[in-house]
Amino acid sequence: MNLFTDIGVLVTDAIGALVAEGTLPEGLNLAPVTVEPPRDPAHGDMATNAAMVLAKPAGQKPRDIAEALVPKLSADPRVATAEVAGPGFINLRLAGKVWQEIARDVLTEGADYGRSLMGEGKSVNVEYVSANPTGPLHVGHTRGAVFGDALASLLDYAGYDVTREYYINDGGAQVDTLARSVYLRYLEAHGREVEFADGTYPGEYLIDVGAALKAKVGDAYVDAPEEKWLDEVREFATEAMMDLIRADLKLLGVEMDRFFSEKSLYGTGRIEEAIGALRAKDLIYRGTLEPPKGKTPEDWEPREQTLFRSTAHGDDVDRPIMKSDGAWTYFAPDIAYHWDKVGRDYDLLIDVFGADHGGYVKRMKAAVSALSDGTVPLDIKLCQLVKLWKNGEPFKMSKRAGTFITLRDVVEQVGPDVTRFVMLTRKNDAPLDFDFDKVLEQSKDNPVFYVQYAHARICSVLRKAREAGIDVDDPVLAGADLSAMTHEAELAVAKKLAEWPRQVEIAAKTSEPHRVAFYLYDLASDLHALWNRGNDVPELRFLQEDDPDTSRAKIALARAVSVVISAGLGILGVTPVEEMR
RNA sequence: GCACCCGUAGCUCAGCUGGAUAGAGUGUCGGCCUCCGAAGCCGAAGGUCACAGGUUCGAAUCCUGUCGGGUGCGCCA
Repeated sequence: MNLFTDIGVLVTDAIGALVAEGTLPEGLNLAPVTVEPPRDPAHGDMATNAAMVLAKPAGQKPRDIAEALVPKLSADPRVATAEVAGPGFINLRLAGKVWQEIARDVLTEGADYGRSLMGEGKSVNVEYVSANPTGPLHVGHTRGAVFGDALASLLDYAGYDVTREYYINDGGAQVDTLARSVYLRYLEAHGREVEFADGTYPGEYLIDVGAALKAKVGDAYVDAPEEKWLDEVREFATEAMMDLIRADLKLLGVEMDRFFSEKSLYGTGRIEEAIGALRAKDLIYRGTLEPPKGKTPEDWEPREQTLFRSTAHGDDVDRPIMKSDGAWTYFAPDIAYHWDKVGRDYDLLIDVFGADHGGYVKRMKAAVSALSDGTVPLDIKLCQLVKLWKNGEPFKMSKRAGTFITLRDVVEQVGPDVTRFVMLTRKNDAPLDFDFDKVLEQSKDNPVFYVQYAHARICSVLRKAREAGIDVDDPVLAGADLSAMTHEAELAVAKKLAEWPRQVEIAAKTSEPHRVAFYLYDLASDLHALWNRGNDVPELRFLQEDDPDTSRAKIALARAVSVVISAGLGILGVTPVEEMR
């Protein structure tokens, strides 16, 4: 149930009535008509722009249309007052009972209050993390993981059929490097002196992998030439890294539906098939690229390559798919991977990339557009970098210096809930400051604790009520007489609850889960404000001594808040707490 | 040079995909606990929405240009 869409229907019905009367012409486009909360609460509960957007097509003055609509709207029992304001807004004030019923709706529908049918069951594939299997996940991956996961949950809540997918880059040169690095650790496990040259991974996390390899194959590969061991070590090392990554993701509470291996595309004809599909559309050709203007690489020389005509689908230049030695570039398997996804008949594809991959957005979109003949939209969300702060100073990460902060470091220090919430307190395309000291601070400038605290306080009230012998189970509250809930401070909270389904839809429509985090903060703020009003005004306390009926009416509202907080945190992947410790 | 992202209060950031007098937090100043959890609340103060044009009933939001910051730019994935 979504009160805003309900009132939206009321408005369009009223317009329809005016059309039937001949006051307004037929065939008006009602799409631009909106019903939203006014910025200034003094203007009422809801405002519609109907009269203004219809003025031009109807050839009438906005205020005249508004005046005609007002009586139609006022006739509805939910509407207390309707008045024309400003350039032609119609401000609506709704009856107190409407807001009381919001609390009942929340209690009746539980975690499903706010769930939307907007997605109409359309299938969407969200690809995220997709880190190279060459080491543990670091902080940057953490943001992408949290964002992608929350986005997937959000879309699910908004009525989409969601698949969470991870693309394993196990087909390129970097896994050969991984294999060679593990081989060095393997030799080390046999007591050999080794040196990690440039282009190998010196990370200590490979020591165990080298030892495990020794345990598996003994000394079979010692002093053996690379071609004897490379394939098998690569396989072994990649498996080990994926185990590591899966464990990291689990620690963060991220669970993928599917892992897709890049390697599975090689030697199976699937890359050739995808490229063939493009070739059939005359989008593959041999050609020579111009050097980038203003910044010609020093070793630039004109070179004929096999190119994908991505400019035919909105890219700036055509892109090479094959190296001069005849091997595929990384882009070719990426095309094949997306070809596979297109073939799986999703209605929508979403890729979550790090901001450093911003340069690949256009070519990937071009590829999907070409492969699907424009039928499958690809939306690419970029996550900006995370700046780490420690002891009030920026913390520089460096692989060489060993000051390398992993996902595991973060989660083990601050916990998955705090990590996830903080990562979602910024828009995905804005840089994020992650301050180790601040995120652990338990005060209102830490939004995680602020929201959790509101939830815990409500749980506390419910405990107190039960101690006082008042039945406050959800079905009882949902059936309670709520007419004692009339104070404006209480109605303000109910109004905020009414916005939840609307915020879910906006967040889903824009693919911006951070909106959920901000909404929860606002809701918690209203709850805290109401709570403190109870200090001065005893009638506003949730628990009214010796008056179980009034208590239930007020506690119903509080409980409804905790239900929505819980549902919202669920989307973000954060566990609501019943007590602060 | 080109592409993408960003520019909003001293600082960190929201701003409902075009709505009315632009909002929070933090910092500064001043109030509130014999009271359901003060890990909280209330108030004051703080603005040329980078700049200049344009689109229209109406622009922080959309378009163009300029300035400033970030990220990328053919055999690395």
